[in-house]
Amino acid sequence: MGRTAGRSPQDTRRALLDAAGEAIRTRGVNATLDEIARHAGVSKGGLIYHFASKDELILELARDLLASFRAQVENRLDPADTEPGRLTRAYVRALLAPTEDEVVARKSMALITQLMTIPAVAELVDADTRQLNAELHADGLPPDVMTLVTATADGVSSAPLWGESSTGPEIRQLERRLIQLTRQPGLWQELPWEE
Amino acid sequence: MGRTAGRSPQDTRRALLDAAGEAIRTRGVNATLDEIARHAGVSKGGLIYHFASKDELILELARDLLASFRAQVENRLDPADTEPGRLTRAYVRALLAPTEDEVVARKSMALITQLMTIPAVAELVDADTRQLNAELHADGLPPDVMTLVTATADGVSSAPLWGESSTGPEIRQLERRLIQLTRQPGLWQELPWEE
DNA sequence: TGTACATCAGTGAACGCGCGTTCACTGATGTAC
DNA sequence: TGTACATCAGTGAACGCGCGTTCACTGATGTAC
Repeated sequence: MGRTAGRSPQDTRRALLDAAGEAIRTRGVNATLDEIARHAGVSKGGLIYHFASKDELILELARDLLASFRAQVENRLDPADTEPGRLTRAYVRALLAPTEDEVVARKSMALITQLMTIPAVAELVDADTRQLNAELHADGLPPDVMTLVTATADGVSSAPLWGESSTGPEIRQLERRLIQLTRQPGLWQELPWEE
Repeated sequence: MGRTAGRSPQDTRRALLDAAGEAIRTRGVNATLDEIARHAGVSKGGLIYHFASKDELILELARDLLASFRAQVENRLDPADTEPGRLTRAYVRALLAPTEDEVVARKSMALITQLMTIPAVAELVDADTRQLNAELHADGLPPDVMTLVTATADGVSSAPLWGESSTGPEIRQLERRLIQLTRQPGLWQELPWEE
């Protein structure tokens, strides 16, 4: 243990990442290292011991957020569900039926937009998105239905960025319907579309 | 006219806003005044003559972007269309069928996320969003269909934030179908939804 | 078991520089007489 | 028509300070003997 007994360095590191997320979410990327460090109960020097520079802190934060979002989706995978579209359903559930933690996670996706001004973060997000998208395309659904469903989920979950609520009964109904479409893609495809 | 003949102060102001957008889009809010000014062909002092501070520049930029997005939607209003859902259709068209200019405009919505760390900008965006949303709700469509259609449009248009393309034939097909749903909301509402 | 030493996990003062802001000054155009 | 003056639209040097980074130092724990 270091000078401040009572928590492990791992805990300090975590506290620093959390504080960084909180600070950047409200103050933007201009949030100062001093502010972040003090919120984590550590000095600026202590922060720099864990993360060599501000850019590195931010990069680690981005990694952390992407991993936690991925984890949220995977937690929503139904083990009993082996039908086509199971990942898409998990994706919809994660984005439309957030728990307490997931509300934070969603705000964090907004946060990531802030972080993308650092090129290394942009690359990271890009690769991560491509990967998830490839998996969604390989999820066994007709592409048009998959695109509809995931785009809608994306749209609902991006609403809080602009200040909307995006919970409530109408969203629950939308969630149920989107999930049903993934189970019966024909419902959508066989509507009497003109041309 | 001022010292540099050949363009009006209005033109200089516009050039400064454009340069600010371009710079912030790539470099983030840390883009320097000097950089912005030089890109607009003016000195840092010249910038400050038009915008008293960096915050004011950013606030004006936000105002400009919101107004131009609003204009894009209104340009898509079909004068011959007096049916319910006409604003929703314009919204879908603006978000899914971007022209050259609208691609820029959409990137600019990403940009606005950056700007929202300034409280005055956050208020502005919030008010603007609320207003547009109220108009969409008053557009004469059943709420569930309106929500589906606009959320999907939002989702598609937020994709480029994460590095996806979001053009191509499947998006055109989605656009046609969303618009058709606004014309025949019953298609969606009367699907055999469970419960 | 006690002692010496290394290492880990920090502290906090000092540095330096990038960048927003201020300010004195300027050249072109407009206006009064 | 010429002259004086005001104003507009800037320039560019200087300032100052916030903030990221460096650095010397420190106190607790682990390890060798």
